[in-house]
Amino acid sequence: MNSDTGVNLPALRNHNAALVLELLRTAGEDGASRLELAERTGLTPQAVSKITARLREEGLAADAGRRASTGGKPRTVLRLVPGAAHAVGLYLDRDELTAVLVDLSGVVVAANVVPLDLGAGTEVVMEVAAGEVAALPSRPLLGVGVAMPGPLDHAAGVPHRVTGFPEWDGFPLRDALARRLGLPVVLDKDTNAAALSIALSGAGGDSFGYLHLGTGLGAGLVLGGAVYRGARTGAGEFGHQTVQLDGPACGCGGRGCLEALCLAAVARGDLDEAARVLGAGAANLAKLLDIDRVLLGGRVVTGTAEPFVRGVRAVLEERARRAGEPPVPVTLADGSAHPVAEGAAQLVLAPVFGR
Amino acid sequence: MNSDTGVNLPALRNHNAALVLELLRTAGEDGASRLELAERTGLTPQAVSKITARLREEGLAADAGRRASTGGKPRTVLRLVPGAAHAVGLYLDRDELTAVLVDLSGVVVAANVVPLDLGAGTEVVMEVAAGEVAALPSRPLLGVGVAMPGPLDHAAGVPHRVTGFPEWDGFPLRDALARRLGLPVVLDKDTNAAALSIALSGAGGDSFGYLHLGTGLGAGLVLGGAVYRGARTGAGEFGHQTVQLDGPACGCGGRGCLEALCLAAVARGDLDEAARVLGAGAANLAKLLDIDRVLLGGRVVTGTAEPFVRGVRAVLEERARRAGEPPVPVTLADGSAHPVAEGAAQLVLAPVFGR
DNA sequence: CCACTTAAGCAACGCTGTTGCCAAAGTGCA
DNA sequence: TGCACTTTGGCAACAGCGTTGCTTAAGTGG
Repeated sequence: MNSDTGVNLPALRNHNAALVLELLRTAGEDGASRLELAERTGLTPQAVSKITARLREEGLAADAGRRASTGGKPRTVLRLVPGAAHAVGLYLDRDELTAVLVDLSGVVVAANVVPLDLGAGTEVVMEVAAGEVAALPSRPLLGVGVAMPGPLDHAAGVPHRVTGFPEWDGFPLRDALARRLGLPVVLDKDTNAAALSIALSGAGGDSFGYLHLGTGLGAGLVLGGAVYRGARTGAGEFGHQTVQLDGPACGCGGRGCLEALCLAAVARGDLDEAARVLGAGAANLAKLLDIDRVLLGGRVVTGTAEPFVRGVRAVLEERARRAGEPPVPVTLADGSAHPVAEGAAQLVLAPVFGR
Repeated sequence: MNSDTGVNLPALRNHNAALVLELLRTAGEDGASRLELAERTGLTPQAVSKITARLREEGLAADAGRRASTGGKPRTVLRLVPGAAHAVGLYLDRDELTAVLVDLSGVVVAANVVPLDLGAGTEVVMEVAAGEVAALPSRPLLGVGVAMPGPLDHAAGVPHRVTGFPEWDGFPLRDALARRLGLPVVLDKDTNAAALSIALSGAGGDSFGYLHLGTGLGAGLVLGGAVYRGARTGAGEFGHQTVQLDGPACGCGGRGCLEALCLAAVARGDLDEAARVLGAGAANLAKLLDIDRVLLGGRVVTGTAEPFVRGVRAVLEERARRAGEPPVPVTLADGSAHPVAEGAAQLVLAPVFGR
């Protein structure tokens, strides 16, 4: 619930309903009983009964069997109805477009990947994007989430200068696509979309950093359960941190940037050194933000994951370990086939669950 | 408002009352009219009237004159009553103890600094601390905030291994002092307390990093208006980030740590180099978190501020500037005489204002 | 002096979660 | 098989929240 605005009864109702939906989403196939929901929300069982009755009336939740009795009336299990709503996620990458249709539970119902030249002009790309949305089966839709390489302004829905594609700088993508489709549209960075997807899957814990090593090196941060975007929605510029004062020059104008050192090692074929450098950046991140976990992704990492996971893990165990506590876990972010596009769709679904 | 718990009517009432109090606090001497409060909270004027009536009944707010008429009945101005409540802030530093008594508006009513040996044993220090609280004039107190050098567990109220003073590791400071005083006690790191003090003063904007250069180099982070502490309340370990791969060894076991390089330059008397190194770390921070501002403090900086502010500012202008936007401002954190102790007291006051 | 404007409170209201109570639906022992 | 007991969950009444509709208070300006 927004912390700097007043709250009235409809807002309160929405908040509690979203909270219950989120618990049902997390429970997944197992479902949850009214009393479990009451315990976890801190609300009274009667309040939960009223809320779940409304959710059932709206078709968002449904009965799903009963638990074993513990000596009395058995608990009735409730489950989210995944098909109650859908959202579309688009990933506009430099050379291809991925479109996925996702149901309320986050499961991909349909997916399509087509070649795309991000430099072909904004109008052409918008045309292709709108066509891909129209080609997906299910209706009605809650909205469309769009993920792109950063930097961009999430709040305004406007891309900044995408490296190599200056024509996108300042183009009002969100509003243009929303007008064309007649649907709500949300724009975010590819790394944030991937991080959101991980956050909702529960794989990252409450706070984590998702490090994406592809054409460049970026990060998506999830702090306290929510994607952290920063004051001007530009957070996550992880690749251009200085890890080698007066080191080799980087394309960004700086020296000793993590991205330059890491990608140079990859180009040399020295993956161990690339992982060691990446690990230094990950350790800086873990120490500054005290996160639960580090996740690795992106084309370079998924190609040959083992040396990266092993190398980063080693640095974190040595450098970011707090006395008496286990080291910060490092794992591969490999939960889904289209992590960025799915995360884009989740940008639309997340508010339904209060996230 | 906590985002993962249910909200009932009393919680809603508290939230809105805290919101109004926070606006009155921010308004300070100028006060605010009911309609201004309504506009800023999004609540109806009638709701604000009811809330302010309750606050006036409790003695937390009071009338304070009227605005000039704009053609009709002039607006009645409301103001926070600073003397309605007080809190104590304690700063347990390595060699001295600072105790301050602050009123609701954050103004220091009384202050006292006494020598202290943090290594004299937990019981002795607790005795001194309790004595200092008892010696302060005003009653009743909302509680006592305690700030110490980190690392520590804010949630549990237990210090970890303070460098040089192992006897504090695991000592249940918060509960021990709370029992002795019969008052609520909150424990936090000195850097977090200073950052909170800055946040409440409004000097840092919504998101900022406070960099503290004293015996060591630490940071207090304020993200989205709130102190960010991380999953295990260990966030802000800024000094041991790697900025020089394979650089000189640091006491922490790593190499090329920001703190080691920076303090070494200070020891050499090369303040420009110290500022340049510190600036590199600040730029890493600003890029990763997209903060509004960087603030500098701590004994070393306040001693000779100019080269540090100038040097860090130069690096940020060159390295952390986003296209088409002004650089991240760098300023000295010099708002108050006892920033850490005042922030410690604010740890107690902040919840009253919903922060 | 009076029409008009703006602020703020009173009263009634709708809706929230809570409380008190009761029916439903199991278990387990006699 | 019957009955006491446990546990779940809905019904009804309720207190209290912000909202709505309206009235009163307190100014300005012609």
